[in-house]
Amino acid sequence: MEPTALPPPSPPECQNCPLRELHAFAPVDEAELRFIEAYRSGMGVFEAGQTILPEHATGEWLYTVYEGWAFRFKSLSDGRRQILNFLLPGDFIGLQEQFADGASHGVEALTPVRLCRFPKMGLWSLYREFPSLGYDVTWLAAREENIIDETLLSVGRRSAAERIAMLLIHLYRRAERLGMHDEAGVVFPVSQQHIADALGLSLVHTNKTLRRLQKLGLHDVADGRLRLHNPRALERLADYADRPLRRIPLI
Amino acid sequence: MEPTALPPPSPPECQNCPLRELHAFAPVDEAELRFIEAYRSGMGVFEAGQTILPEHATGEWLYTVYEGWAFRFKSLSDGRRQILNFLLPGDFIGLQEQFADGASHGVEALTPVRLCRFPKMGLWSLYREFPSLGYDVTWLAAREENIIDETLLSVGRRSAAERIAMLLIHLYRRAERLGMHDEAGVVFPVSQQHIADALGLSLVHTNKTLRRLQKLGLHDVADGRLRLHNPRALERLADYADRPLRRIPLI
DNA sequence: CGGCTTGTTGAAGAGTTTCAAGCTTAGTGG
DNA sequence: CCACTAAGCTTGAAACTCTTCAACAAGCCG
Repeated sequence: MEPTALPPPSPPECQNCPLRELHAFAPVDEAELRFIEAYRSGMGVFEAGQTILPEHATGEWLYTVYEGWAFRFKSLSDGRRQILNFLLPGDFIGLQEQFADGASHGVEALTPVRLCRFPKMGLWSLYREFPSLGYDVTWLAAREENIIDETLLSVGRRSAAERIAMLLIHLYRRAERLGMHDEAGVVFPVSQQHIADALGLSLVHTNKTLRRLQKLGLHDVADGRLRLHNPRALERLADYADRPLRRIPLI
Repeated sequence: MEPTALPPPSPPECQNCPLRELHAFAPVDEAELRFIEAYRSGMGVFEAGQTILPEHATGEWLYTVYEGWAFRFKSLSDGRRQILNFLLPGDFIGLQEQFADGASHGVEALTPVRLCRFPKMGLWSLYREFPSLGYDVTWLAAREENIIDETLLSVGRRSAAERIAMLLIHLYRRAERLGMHDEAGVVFPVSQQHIADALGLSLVHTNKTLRRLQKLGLHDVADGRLRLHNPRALERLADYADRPLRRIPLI
């Protein structure tokens, strides 16, 4: 645990934000960056498993994931839970709730997570003073909706094996794009229970299907890493089309 | 087909838009209304069953549903189809696609549909000149995502009967709020095949489940109308919580 | 009338869930 | 250092929900 091995404890200025150096994110101009810097109100820090946003309460903050993994979820009163999507660095948290009629979903940390925090109250002034950033917020909302659309297609129409293939490719690509990979594959802190909850499957069936794909040599999960040994076969199975990706706005 | 029985063929001015008289929609100020009026570029008219937005092409228009029902969908290359959500008057079409990496979903008319048309190109100037309208667009996007979140919970975790109960209540409330009802119930132009496609079920099982709920006296579909005979029981079955609804922005 | 779409029903089969148990690993405290 | 615990993963078997196949009925339109 040498402190130097950790990312900077709290990036003092958005100008120096290491996320912005990633090609995945679209550049912003000076003035926008200064506004974001001023809008930001410190950081939030959460342990793995902690609740970032309770499912049935409305908070006063919006967040951007700075580091770590989290997920959004909804559940039924008898405890059945559905993971809606996974949140990685750069993802914005709280938008749906901001505009929802009452509470809408919960957010939970999957790993230790650090977040840049923004007061909900300031969102309107963001639109007013920097319409371009308002445009970006909409962009982020639409991007997330696209991801959920794809998941809904999976859960509604794909078989268990197809769903799992889809999820593995999807998360692999997202993590890879953020530079969260090395020779051993991409970082993958997702348990089988989480996969089951995200895909509308039971834990047992998820395990068996995952095992089957692994034995077929398609992929491999070990030590919190995911490796795709045969991405083509996975893509074919999932009916997945790799598209050139635009750079994502980062608030 | 007497012309007088139809709503005005094309509302000449947004100021006189009958939709705006509904309590469901939030009021806008004079200047905003004038901007919307100027931004609007005529109407689109589609027959039932026609494609409003092809699944694999990007158009140049955004739309607001003025009259009729439509739905968004995605499909797999072997033809399996998932309906993502239903579109009713006031719903905005094209946002996800505007920000998607390539094509994302298709939109099809369920009934004869009329749409107010807006050029995609002008969206940015909407944000720049009327940030409040930009804010409203984000609102609409977030609202739609909330609806899809709920559907994902349904398809992932609810049983067939629970899903159907959920969908019936949801669509009933939406249509009712838009004044699309009378003594015989709300307008309901959705076939069993559509219900099946929206809920990730087979047509046969949808039919049998629908029939079962009907025989239990929970609801009734006849002549393109939906009636809820026992809304409470349906709500209990679906684990649905009725919430006070905010007024929706209308672009 | 014939053809098409939508709804209806029975029966067989498949995919997935549930139940139950054991295994591995990492952590904890005696 | 080792017993103990907790969390995650693994596996077999039985049960069930839902799908598929197949056929027919009802309504609508040319």
